[in-house]
Amino acid sequence: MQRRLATKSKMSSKRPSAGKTTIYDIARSTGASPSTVSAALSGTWRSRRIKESTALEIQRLAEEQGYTTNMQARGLRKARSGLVGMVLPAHFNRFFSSMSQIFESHVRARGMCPVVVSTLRDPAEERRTVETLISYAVDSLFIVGATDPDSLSDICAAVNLKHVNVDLPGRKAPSVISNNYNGARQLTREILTSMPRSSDPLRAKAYFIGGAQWDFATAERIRAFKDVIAEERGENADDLIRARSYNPDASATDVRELCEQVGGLPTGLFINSAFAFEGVLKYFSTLPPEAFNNIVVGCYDYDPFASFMHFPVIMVRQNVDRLIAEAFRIIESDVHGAPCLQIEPELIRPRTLSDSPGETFRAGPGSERGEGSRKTRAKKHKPREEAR
Amino acid sequence: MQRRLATKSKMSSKRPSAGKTTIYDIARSTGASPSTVSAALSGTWRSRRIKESTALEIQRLAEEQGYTTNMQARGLRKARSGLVGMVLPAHFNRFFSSMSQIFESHVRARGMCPVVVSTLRDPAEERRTVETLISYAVDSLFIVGATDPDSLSDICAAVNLKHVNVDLPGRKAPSVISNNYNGARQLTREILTSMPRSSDPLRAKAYFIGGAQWDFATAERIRAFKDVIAEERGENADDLIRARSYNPDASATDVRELCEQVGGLPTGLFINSAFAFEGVLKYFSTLPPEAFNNIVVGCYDYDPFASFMHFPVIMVRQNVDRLIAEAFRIIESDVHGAPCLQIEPELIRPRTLSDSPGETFRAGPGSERGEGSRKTRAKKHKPREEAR
DNA sequence: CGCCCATGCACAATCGATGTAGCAATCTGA
DNA sequence: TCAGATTGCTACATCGATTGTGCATGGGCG
Repeated sequence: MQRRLATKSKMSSKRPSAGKTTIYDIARSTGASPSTVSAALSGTWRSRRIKESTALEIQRLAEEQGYTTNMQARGLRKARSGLVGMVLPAHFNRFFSSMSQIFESHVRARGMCPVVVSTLRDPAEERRTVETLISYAVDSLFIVGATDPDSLSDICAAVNLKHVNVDLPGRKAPSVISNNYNGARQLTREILTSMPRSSDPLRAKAYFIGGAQWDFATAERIRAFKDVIAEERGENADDLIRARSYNPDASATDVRELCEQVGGLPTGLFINSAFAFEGVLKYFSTLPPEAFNNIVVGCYDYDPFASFMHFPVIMVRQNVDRLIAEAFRIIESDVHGAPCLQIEPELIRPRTLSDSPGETFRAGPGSERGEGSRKTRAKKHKPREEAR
Repeated sequence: MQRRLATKSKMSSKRPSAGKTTIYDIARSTGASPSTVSAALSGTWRSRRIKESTALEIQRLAEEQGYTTNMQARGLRKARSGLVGMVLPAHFNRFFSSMSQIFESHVRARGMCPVVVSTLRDPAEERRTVETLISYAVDSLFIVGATDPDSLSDICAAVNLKHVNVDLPGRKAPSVISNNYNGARQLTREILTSMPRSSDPLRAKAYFIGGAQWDFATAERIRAFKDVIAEERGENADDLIRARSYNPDASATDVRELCEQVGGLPTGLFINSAFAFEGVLKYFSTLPPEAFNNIVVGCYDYDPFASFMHFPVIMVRQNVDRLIAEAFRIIESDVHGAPCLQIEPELIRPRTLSDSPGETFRAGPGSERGEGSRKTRAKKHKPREEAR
């Protein structure tokens, strides 16, 4: 202890009261040894046969002196950090930000600290970010919508890091995704049935806009779109698809070109994401109000405001609550291989405010801890999911 | 080193290749000492007089073996973590999620790691979160929209942690906020000028909905609202204000009661936030489409979709880019006292897509690093801000 | 030739918390 | 009464990286 004492006195001469108090400080003021203090404060004191009165006294003093554990030291020693990582494409998006929100509440319920980082769909950035999180020793990792989940899985596997893919599946780790095919089928059907009639054969069709062909989710939705068009209209939908990228500007261009080609707004539009929808709106803002009299838009994403547009907008809301809940279930059980759980999304008709995931945590302080109720409510929705 | 070697061999028998490689591993394979390896890898090798060839060789091997620094160990030793913290009310909101997005790009540009945590406007949760972040040794802290910034400042001050308030001012630390008064003045004026005429005296007024009276931002906006109503109409606006809380449901109730009271939708509504607007929409969804023919809504927040509602919506977009940029400037310079910088927001007319902050980082991979261009663009807006 | 300094690197202490091993004192039971 | 168990606590090594100090070696200079 001689060493410690010397150190501490040097410290205190350098930073009067700036440094946080440590177990050594508390050890000195209680007369106990640092290990006893550690035991008393980390909750292991019972199993380490520390007298209750000693433990309580130490806890009292620690509280009084405003002690908090130095997580870096603990993490270094225990080789875990209490951090749970999540990488996602972007924050500035209702789908992804609801992910972080719900993720956060789960993590906090477990007494850990969330670290959510976005990577802007840049594979290199994704890898760098995962490496950074690993260097902070995150205890597990949620990989949301990664462009290249498998290469991230490799990085994680190298350090034995438990991880799960969400929203986009990988082949090297368990995944929890939306049932994009079913969702898109429903959306396409609904668009077709609610599309206004048009005498113009080109405008009378439904078109698909946005997303990237290489993207699994987009591919699934396109497949569903084609299938439904074939079933209901007996047509081939190849020419009705414009899926270049997730970039809103690309979608703006796509929809402009589409309109020039068909000579006006088509009466039905399947927009592949809120991102794309924003791009489409950018083009829409150049059109006169009358242009929107005879259209119906479907958007594969949910946004309460988008649902109240000045034209009918059918939306698909992914069940973020369940996606995250299942992801946690997987992380916490030891799942082998790379199963893929599909969660059913929900169709939201125009001008509807669905119970957004926000409801759960915006209800008020403290309510976000109500894990039980959330799960219960989620179950009510559509309990059918399939592993493949 | 005897000790180390023994340890390592024990380790490797326990976890074959699972543990991350450390400087000790690299020391062994290069024949150098751990301190030399550390110097070579941390970039301090020049000042520590390590031969260039030695350093390069070590770096090569480290790269080859996939070494990455254990940030917990480094952090423990250096008493800093490379983490930059941010607490905000919620993720699931365009304003706040644009905050995190832009915050993140700034943090990454500095080679550090962002940790953004939401606290749902719960003062206790805010304090707990700040303490958690402190226990992870965040190097600085951005406090966004805290309900009680000063109590957080106290916690930070106790451990000498640099921090800055954003969006809501505090008296114990520097703050960067929007000029809510000016923004609300503009918005109120615009509502008054574009409000449709109504023969009904009650419906012909503009009403204020949402937000919490105790909240500084809300108070400022109410002050502006009252001032403008007084100036333009010579009326006292006290009875036109319904500001109970940020909870969307409260706003839903507020607007319902308001409508019952005035006998229909008033022709002008000042909605204090996107949160409140969502609540209002919830009520709106119960009304027939015709109800919206003669109204204009102003919302103190910007959302691209909300701008395209089926009735005119005037929005105010806060300059998140500048808010964050200035906050970083403050953190990085040594500002004394608690100055408060006000940034001008921007009025967005109905059915307009403003260049959202998203544009900057959604443009594509890598582009988010273009700090210079963003600042330049931000400067173009409204370079007038005042310290008080 | 011998002193001094620069060069290149290694040693060991250190950050704060954890946990195994073990010591001393008290208690138990035959 | 004394071996053996139990209780209550301390000592010390450890996690991985950083850094002040110091030891060799070799060159320059008088």
